[in-house]
Amino acid sequence: MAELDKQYNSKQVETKWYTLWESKGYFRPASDRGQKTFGKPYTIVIPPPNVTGILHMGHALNSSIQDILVRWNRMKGRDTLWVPGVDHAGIATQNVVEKKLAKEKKTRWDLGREKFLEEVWKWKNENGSTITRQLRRLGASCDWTRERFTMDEGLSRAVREAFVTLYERGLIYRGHYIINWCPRCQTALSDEEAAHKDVQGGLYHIKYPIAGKSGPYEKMGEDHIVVATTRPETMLGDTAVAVHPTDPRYRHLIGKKVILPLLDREIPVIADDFVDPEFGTGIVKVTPAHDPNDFAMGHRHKLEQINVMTPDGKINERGGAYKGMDRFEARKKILQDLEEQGLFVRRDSHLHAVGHCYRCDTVIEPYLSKQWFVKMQPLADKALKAHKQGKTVFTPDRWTKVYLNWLKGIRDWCISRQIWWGHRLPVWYCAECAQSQTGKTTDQRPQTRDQKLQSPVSSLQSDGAIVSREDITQCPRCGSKDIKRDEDVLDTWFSSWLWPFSTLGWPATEASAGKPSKSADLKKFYPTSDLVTAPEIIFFWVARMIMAGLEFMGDVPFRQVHIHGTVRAASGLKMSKSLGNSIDPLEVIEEMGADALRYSLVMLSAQDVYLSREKFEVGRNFANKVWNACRFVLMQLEGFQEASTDTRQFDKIKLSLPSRWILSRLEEKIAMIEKQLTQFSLAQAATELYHFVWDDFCDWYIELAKPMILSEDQALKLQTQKVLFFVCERMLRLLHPFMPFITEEIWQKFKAKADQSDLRGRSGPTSEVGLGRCPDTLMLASWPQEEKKKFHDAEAQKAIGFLQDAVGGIRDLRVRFQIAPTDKLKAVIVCKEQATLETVQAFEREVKVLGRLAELQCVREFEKKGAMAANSFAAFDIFISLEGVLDPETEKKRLQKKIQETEAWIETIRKKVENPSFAQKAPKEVLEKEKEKLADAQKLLVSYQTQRASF
RNA sequence: GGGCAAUUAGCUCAGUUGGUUAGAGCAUCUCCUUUACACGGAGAGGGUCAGAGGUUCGAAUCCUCUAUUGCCCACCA
Repeated sequence: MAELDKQYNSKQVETKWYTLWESKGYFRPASDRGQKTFGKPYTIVIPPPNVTGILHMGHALNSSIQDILVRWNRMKGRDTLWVPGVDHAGIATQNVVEKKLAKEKKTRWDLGREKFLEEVWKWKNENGSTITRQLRRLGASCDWTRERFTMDEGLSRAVREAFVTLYERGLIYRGHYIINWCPRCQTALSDEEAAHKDVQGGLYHIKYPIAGKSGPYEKMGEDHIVVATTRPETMLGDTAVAVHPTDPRYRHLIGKKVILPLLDREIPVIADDFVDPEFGTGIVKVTPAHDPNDFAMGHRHKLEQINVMTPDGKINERGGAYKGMDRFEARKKILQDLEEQGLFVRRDSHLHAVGHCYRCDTVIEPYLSKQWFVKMQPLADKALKAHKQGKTVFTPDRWTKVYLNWLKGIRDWCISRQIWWGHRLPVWYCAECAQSQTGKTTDQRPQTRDQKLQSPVSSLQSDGAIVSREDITQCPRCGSKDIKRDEDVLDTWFSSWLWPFSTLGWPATEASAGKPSKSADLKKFYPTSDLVTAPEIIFFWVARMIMAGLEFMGDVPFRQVHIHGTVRAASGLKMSKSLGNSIDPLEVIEEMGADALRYSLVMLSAQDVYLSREKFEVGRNFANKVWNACRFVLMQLEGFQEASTDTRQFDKIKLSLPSRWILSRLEEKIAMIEKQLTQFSLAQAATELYHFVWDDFCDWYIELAKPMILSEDQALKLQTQKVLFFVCERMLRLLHPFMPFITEEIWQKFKAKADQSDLRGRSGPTSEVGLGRCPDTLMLASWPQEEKKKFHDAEAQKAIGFLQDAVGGIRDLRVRFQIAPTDKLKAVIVCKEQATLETVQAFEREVKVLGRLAELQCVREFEKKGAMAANSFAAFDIFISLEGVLDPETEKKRLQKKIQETEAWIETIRKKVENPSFAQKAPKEVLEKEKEKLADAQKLLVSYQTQRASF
């Protein structure tokens, strides 16, 4: 058999195995391959990354976690499906292509809609698969045969089906409201797409003259009021000023008029409860077209709405002299003009939250425009009910509250976008119908989007809107061919929220059939099992998916939502390309391997992950350790013909103590890891494995196995080989979900060994996964099961505990007295009890090897002679000869310190044990433990005292 | 303004439902090129578990308050 290289070549191994896994269809569900499965199907859908995106650390963490869960469940024999895909990211993708055009000094308008979309598709086809290629590098075992894109045919049909259905149910309406507008992207945004950031801005105090007191402003004296605003440019659209109805300072002004400066318009002073007399001057300027509060106030007082801005954030013709200026330019000029006219009072520094476009970071403008909305309350109610029934569980649990709070404060969802890349609204307008209906429509639109003011909405018919599952060329009502399709497209999340079922083939029938039926995949895999995602996406996506699942499928889309931490740079900031603090996962993969990346990330993922490059060394070092440990084991198996993972083989053999011990430890770890994976504690599971491999297996078992392998006792040699093979093989299975590549590479060598003999008789319910014999790939090997405590061995654990103490004691003495490792020592172990002596004698040889001793005596009684140093434990003392090295004074001091420590310790325990309440209330085991501890401490104290006395 | 999280060794973090003398990795120091691994081995030093109260036989762990940091949400101009 070819020996493994000393160095692990991750790059070569990763490509080799990924290609093979994919080409053999191992990523597909077992049922697709006609194989037997166990338990319920297990399904995950990937949170679809942005098609413009590249893999960043957040994705890497997210995908690693999902892959661990998927591979674990696949090994357990469940019918496992992981559906991958990307979303079309309307605004982001359009921005990318527009930027490209800008380099050629062109805009999308120059190309026109159709040509432009061709460009976007071209871009998508050329660049859109970057991220999925990168996911492959990571080792993600997605079923690529089921890969989906939100703009592909099936998903587009789902979007249209969803839109029309909601419209028919009266849950979609069109209306004129204040929405979040990005002047750069020139589109409406949903509330979630407006990211609020605290900005240190100004609160500007401005005089508005009271009408009727005409004359030059300079002579106004007290004949004015002062309003405070953060956005002075919007004053061009003011149609009132408001005060609180009971404010004694201004009550007399209510009903009077003031003059809007700069434009010289008369506007009324109104009274409204909304105004907070404590804030600013207690007077608010009211701009219904540019502020959501003012919009609501405007409705209450039937005020005119004056929109003073163009879609690209410039002042329009209603802004008089300021027409054509950019909004911020206009702000400056207005303040300047006001100052010149003596109407500017002062600027207070003011910290306030300002909305920014989450795609381009431009300051958002609250803007009055006609948009389409989803009425969310009925959807949220269903989600709240489903939560009460415990249909979806969040881990960690605290996110449940975040989710519920959002649902409870739900607001209608603005879904129309004034861009081109996306699903165009399936809405047509008939010119003739619109005309004939003029004046006789009953407009049931809510007065504002404010929750409390919403009336039950039915669909809006007033402008002759026709909503259709199929494209139409003439009006179904009047037959007119004078119809026009709505220019807008839908919010990208309007397709993402259907993701869990649209990717599984919903709607299965042609959309025209009206009642979508379930596809085979949908029947088998919906609802899915787990959703793994980052917290920032709960509102955008998770909550909406739950609502959509309930609305369209009648059931939640997933049973569990696992929220993992956010990946941040070491500085604490979010990692992002624009900040230049990101670490490219691909670079880490190149440098250290995908396994190293995955393992490091998962180990750190117990909470938010703060990354720096060095942190990946943990994973790299561990991968190297695994590699070399297995390399060693394989080297010991030369000529070995009895490789088997059949646990029954150990029944007939009298195993050595170290072998019993490692099997017992393995058993414990299997149980523990099972528990932790079930609880989503992946970081803990990874840490457990890390310590099992490194501490138990490498540092102790391999070292203990060396002398046994070299032993002349052929039976001992053989059983040690068996145990090495067995433990190592199981270890690889346990590690596989975390580090798939390296484990597969090594495991194949083990398999080659096992094929020569038998790898058949595995036990446990999942043992037949694969082929009923050794499967071709570790991916499909069975997941190790705790075997009814078969290997649990308290005696061996205790014995090896003694051994570790003894060896540790000797090593400590060597270092403390600077004895070269090559100096062979003589040591004596003095046991305090006969039973201990027998245990210690059983591993005399091992202690000699590991402690590099020339001679070892194990005795009950021992008289110290000459200069000897000792290390004491509760069960035994170890002495070594130190002629000419030992300084009695130093040693006495050390012992004195130890005695003091031990006495203090004993005192603490005694207090505890002798406390009657403790004896009464503490559980028996704890009491026993404490008593044992006390006895041990006392033994130790005696040892120290005896030693000190001997000097 | 509301909510959530974090605060444990020089640094980065574990610490399961309260129960050994609070752990790991990195860094530091000492020793070791011992035939799996120097991406290694052996050992050592280093912590009043943010602070103050409280519950308890017993608190890093549960409760209250305070401080600092971070995140999310929010229509007071």
